[in-house]
Amino acid sequence: MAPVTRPTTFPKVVIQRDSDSEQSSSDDEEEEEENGLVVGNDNTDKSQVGFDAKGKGKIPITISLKKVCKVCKKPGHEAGFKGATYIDCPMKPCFLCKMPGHTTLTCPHRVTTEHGVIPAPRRKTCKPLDYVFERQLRSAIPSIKPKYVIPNQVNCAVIRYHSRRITCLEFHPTKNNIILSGDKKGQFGVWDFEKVHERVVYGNIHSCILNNMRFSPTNDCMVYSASSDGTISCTDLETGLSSSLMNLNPGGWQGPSTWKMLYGMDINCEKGLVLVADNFGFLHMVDTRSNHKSGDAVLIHKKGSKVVGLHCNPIQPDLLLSCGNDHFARIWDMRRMEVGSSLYDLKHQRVVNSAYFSPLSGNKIMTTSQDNRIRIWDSIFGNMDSPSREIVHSHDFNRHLTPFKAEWDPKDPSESLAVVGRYISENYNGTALHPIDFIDISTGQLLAEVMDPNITTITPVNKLHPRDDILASGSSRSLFIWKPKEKCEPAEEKDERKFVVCGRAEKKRGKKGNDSDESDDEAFISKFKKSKSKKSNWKLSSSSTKDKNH
DNA sequence: ATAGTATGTAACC
DNA sequence: TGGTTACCCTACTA
Repeated sequence: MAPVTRPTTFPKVVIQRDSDSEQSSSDDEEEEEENGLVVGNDNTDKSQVGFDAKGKGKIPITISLKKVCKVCKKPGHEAGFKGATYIDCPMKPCFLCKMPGHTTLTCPHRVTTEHGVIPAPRRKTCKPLDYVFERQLRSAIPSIKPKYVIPNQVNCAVIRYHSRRITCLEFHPTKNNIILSGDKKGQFGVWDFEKVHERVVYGNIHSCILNNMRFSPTNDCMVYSASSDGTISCTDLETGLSSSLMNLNPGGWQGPSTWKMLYGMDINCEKGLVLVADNFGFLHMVDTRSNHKSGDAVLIHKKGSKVVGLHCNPIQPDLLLSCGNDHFARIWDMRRMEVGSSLYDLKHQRVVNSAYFSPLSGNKIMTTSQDNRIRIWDSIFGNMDSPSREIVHSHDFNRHLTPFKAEWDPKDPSESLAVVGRYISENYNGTALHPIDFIDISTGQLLAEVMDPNITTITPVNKLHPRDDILASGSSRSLFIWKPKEKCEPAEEKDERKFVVCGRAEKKRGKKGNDSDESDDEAFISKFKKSKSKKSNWKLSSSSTKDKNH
């Protein structure tokens, strides 16, 4: 592979050919040189173009015609989609499990039927409290696992309901068809998914990311919401009136170092408190009766770090769980909230997107971390030094996506079913789709991968209905309601009330922002309608062969 | 069709 | 410690 050198005096240009790929005949050479000189071509190595570091010396300008990997910039391989299958850069650690030496396609956590399980050694370190807790709860947990019902077909789709990506979803505590949705812009939607044209959007409650919503436990018309605008609002769903409970930025924008954003939020019913946490590591409390601040803010995570999740234990009102960007989830006793007084600190390798007590007994904890692992702690009074189980699962952080959160099924009496969206795609009949995974967290087994050929976007926001076999998903700007296939009505009959378009992203200045200009959205919908009722949109991981292009 | 971009975190100095 | 920058499977819009 002799470099071809051009006879120039200053600076020298060296063309390196790609010896690995097809041998080009001399006829193509002129053309190839021109192509190679397009600096900025993604697959062209730019690293050697230019002068030396100080900009003085005359080093040769070397333009490589070798195809280089866009990830590691080395020749000999290329990362990216080959059709609907993504080929990883072999020089990087596995994109799924983050271990070196293999890529996603050959990752042992991908091929295994028990989806990426690392069972931790069983420990029996029962403290007296543990025995008491176990005995109180054991009777409520059936020994035979129920058959899981997986909502696996899109029954209602609310297309482009939001103009920005969806950040949170919340089912109504008593009205079965009502769901709330929040988006990155701060818009707050209330809709009936059996009558999707009947909807309400509140655009004035928050001015930026709506991070969390909770219904009032005492009045299911009232909803609390926490936003990156630094406020908590309380909205009456019947009147649409909203009041602000807290504003952490009363002085307005003074720059990013002082702007406070509210992320994690939960309600402690027994104490009548709204708990909310900010991006500087602090917990704030508001008394729901007086709507006034209760006590001082408490530093519960590393100073200056975002606290993204708060969860009150469903059984023991004094227990609070928090998680955040300092790589910890922490358990607190509400009676003693002080710096450093946490009962347990659950260490993770990366940012913890969510930490939830199990919904019925409150005795387990499930966390979702950006190290691509779902962690389970089986007993909150057991050994908290390490999780009882780690499940490798692709839910990487991406600045353009709402962070993934694994969610419990609130109606599963065995507290072992979880739902979580998947980042990496699967080649599904030639289309790259990102399924929504149902995982048995007691075994780590992947129970179902739910997908629809029309939903090609990643679905990081998922919630299971508290009473019905329904899954709600937020994928980019779209909302989807899934039901078990056998419970879905024939698709054609009711198509008209299943698709809603509104809230198109506003145009750039100088152009009209017009909701009637919805051609892209309508194309999406008609595609969806046409393909309805054609084929089953899901598969059981254990029974069907995977369409992986190995 | 394709280039541009919004954007959060962590690694780096 | 703070400021700068790289960044791998995005989802759009112009």
